[in-house]
Amino acid sequence: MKSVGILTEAAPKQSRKQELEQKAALLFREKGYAAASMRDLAQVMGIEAASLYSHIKSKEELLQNICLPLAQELSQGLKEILAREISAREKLSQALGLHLSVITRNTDQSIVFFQEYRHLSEPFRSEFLSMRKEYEQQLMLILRQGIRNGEFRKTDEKITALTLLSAVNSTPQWFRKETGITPETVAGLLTDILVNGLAMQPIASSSKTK
Amino acid sequence: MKSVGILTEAAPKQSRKQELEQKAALLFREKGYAAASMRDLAQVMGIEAASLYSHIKSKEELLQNICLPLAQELSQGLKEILAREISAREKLSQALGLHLSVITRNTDQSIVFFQEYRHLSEPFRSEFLSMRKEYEQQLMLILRQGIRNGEFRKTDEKITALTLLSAVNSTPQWFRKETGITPETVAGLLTDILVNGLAMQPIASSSKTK
DNA sequence: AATATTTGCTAACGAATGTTAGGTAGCGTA
DNA sequence: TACGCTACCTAACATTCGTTAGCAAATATT
Repeated sequence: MKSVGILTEAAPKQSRKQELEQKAALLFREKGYAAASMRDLAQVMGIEAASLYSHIKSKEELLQNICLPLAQELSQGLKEILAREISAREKLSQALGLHLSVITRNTDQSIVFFQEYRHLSEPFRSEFLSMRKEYEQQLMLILRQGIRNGEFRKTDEKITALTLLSAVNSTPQWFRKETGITPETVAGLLTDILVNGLAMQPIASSSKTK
Repeated sequence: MKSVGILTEAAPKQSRKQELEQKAALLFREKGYAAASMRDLAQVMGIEAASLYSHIKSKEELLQNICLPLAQELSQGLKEILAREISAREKLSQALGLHLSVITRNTDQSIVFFQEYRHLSEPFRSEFLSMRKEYEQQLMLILRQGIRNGEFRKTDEKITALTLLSAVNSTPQWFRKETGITPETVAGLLTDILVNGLAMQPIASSSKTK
């Protein structure tokens, strides 16, 4: 290892494997998990395909290591926000902000996470799906609370939650760190659009309840 | 052939091939294009894999026949709306309505269209991407017009357009025809959410310009 | 200096992939 | 009855796939 003094601890040992996972995320993002071959990945790494197995146990292990940490970070974050004693509007804002912060900091991983999870083998795939379902339902909970409060207009909670999610989940597709725009700016813009809408004014007040 | 009188023309010959393309769309949706094998497809059709080639030239021809008609229908529809002399708000509403109408009537095809286009081989893939770019830019045009008019609030047109698109493009993921909810209802709900926002009132009028 | 770990190699495996060749049974039309 | 077309079959092909075995060199640890 390199540049570790006394008390060699926790730090080293990764590096090469992490580089592999990062390159794998980019490759899976670009070609899709199924269409990306281990020989493709080896080429990106500058080694032979068989050599990859010095670092990993299988191709799917890569997918798991890309998806699962992201899933947990999102899941745990939302759970914490849900517990706070703040308005629904504030909860939604924080939830979208955190969500965007996580996925814009991990664009390649997020895209793989959203699009390739189905190639996880069986215990993991189901686990992933139930985590997602829980996540969606917690978001619906925030919406329901806001509607009951009178903070939000009366909408179909499920459709609204799914629409919000897919709107924010698409950001990794166009977000680039190099352009200078920060995750926080994106979060602000998107939250504003989704919460306040596009229209200049809500047209004819509240006559259209149905 | 069946039920063709004199002047046997253009009509027949499809049927089985159309069934194939429909089943292929469902299969590609569920497993992804790359992970769905011709043997999988054959099994769904109840025949042997080699027999598929009595109907098609290649696996990719299936993907093309799923993606391209959809792309053209969407593209042409938006172009027509763009030419009408109506308010930006009305244009946006009609654009989202048409878009949703097309994709909710073809849920399997739409999901394949959105997620698997990258597996098209080269002339087609680039063609697809430029059509999408044009589509996005036309949507931005509507937004820009609305912002200039004062119909819409001042937002980043590009981000807003992409966010709107991804919001509506996710509907095939949850939309089911059997539940009785119509594409028009969905269009109404989503347009309302996106245009008018979630909030009960636009909070503090127009002090926050930046 | 001896040892263990990391990182890579070549060669090869069995399985699965898309696809072609060549044939056949059934059916509608002439 | 003969013909042509549709829709399928079996057998097989070349290629690519993920992965394993066994080995070697460098690097880090003791």
